[in-house]
Amino acid sequence: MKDGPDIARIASLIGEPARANILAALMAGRALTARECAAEACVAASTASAHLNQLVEARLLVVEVQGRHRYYRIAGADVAEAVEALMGLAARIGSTRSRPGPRDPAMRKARYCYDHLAGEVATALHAKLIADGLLVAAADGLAVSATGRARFVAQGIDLAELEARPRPLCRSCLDWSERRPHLAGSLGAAIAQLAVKRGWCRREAGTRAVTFAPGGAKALLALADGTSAAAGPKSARG
Amino acid sequence: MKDGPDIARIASLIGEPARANILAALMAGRALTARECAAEACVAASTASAHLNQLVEARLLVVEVQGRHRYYRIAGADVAEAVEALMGLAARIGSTRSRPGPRDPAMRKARYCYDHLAGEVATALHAKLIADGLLVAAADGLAVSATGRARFVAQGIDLAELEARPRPLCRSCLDWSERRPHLAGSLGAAIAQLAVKRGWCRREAGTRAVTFAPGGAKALLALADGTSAAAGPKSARG
DNA sequence: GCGATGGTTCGATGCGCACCGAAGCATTTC
DNA sequence: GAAATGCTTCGGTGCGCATCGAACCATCGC
Repeated sequence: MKDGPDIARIASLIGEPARANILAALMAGRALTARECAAEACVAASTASAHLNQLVEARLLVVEVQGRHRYYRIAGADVAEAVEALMGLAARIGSTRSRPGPRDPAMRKARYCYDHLAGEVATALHAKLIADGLLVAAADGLAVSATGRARFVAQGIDLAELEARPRPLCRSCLDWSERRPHLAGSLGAAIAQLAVKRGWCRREAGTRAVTFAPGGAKALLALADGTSAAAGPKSARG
Repeated sequence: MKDGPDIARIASLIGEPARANILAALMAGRALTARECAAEACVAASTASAHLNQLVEARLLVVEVQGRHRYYRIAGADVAEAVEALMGLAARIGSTRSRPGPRDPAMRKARYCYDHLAGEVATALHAKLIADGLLVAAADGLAVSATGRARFVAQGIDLAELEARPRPLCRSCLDWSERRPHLAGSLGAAIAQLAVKRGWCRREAGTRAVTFAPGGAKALLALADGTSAAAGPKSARG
């Protein structure tokens, strides 16, 4: 008796090294061209093309054509969740790279997980949002309290607009490096955007790792207790 | 730049059909002999032996030798989590079996997910435990409230003993069929055992699907509001 | 319009690995 | 002790699929 959905196909698609590298690179949440994907996978353009076709056909990736450029990105949060779960498992059983890259500590500190923040800073924020009563348990996992609602709106996050979309507002995403949840969902994504917009942190090219400005992590955490100024340390209103 | 743990190896192990079938069968939380694993995978004993060795070496499975029998089981909750995440993704993108088995509705209703309950009944319980204040949000995801503590203890669940172990007490596990969380962790496992012990539900051979006795689901849900009698519908105190 | 660039398709190649039956080892049963 | 049973190891086989360069198509820039 073979119970449940057939995981073999999905896992075998993810389990090929070139495709795994493409997916990992796309976990930064940005779209990459076919050429960039080929570089991430260290294969010829023709090989990447075949791999990308498979991933698109399997609905793990979506492609957007702009002239002669094709931009690929992860199809949705559920794909990211599965990849993150596999990363957690791989990290725990020791399937790490033979030679840890220089950015591993940076990845653990803070990184993009698809479209929201992950790592030490993000899990600390998640914990604080709960401890300070902005997020509460709900049937779907987590919900924003009235206190939280006021706080997020005051920071310029349009909750009503987020809620109007089919995507869940709050979702716990088990962090592979911290082994506890960070905040995903549309709210998690909005907070990540806010942090970048405020200049608390910035993204770097070619990696998921995120760099926090001096005082940036503190400012992000201050979201929870309401001491976060609407203007960031650099008054980056643009 | 190749960021994060290397998921290719894990995924490729899971992505081979025979191994995927073995893992799926073991998600019922029971140990299977090598012979039984071979039957689940529909391969020769020698082929299964090679596959099982790979899974054990990769620490996805553990094996216990009893005389001439070798019992294999899933190595831990993190493996189950990754498999469940892949199942969720596979279910959503349509990689279901060509011919849905007769037990698919039963699987959706209630099934074992490793060592705790999943499906409609389990997610309803999770929601009710939260709505009734027995579970609350915490930094690690979920925690038992004082009210919940008293309730579970009254039902014979030794929380102190569970907490003395390294395994998390409460963990949200995103249910592949319901798309919202059911309760995992050592508490989730204890509740599953309680339900079986009380005769509210029973496990069936050869499948993860769980069958609830008449009134059994209601009794399980009544855990949350304290109307669940210490004796089940069949006074199954054994 | 031409050359450069991005990307796809095609065809040939070769490697990896799942497969099986046979043989062998270990344990159990009578 | 012999036969049955569970399981592993071995060796040969063949299929699947990732790979690349060449050819081709589409778009962009001058």
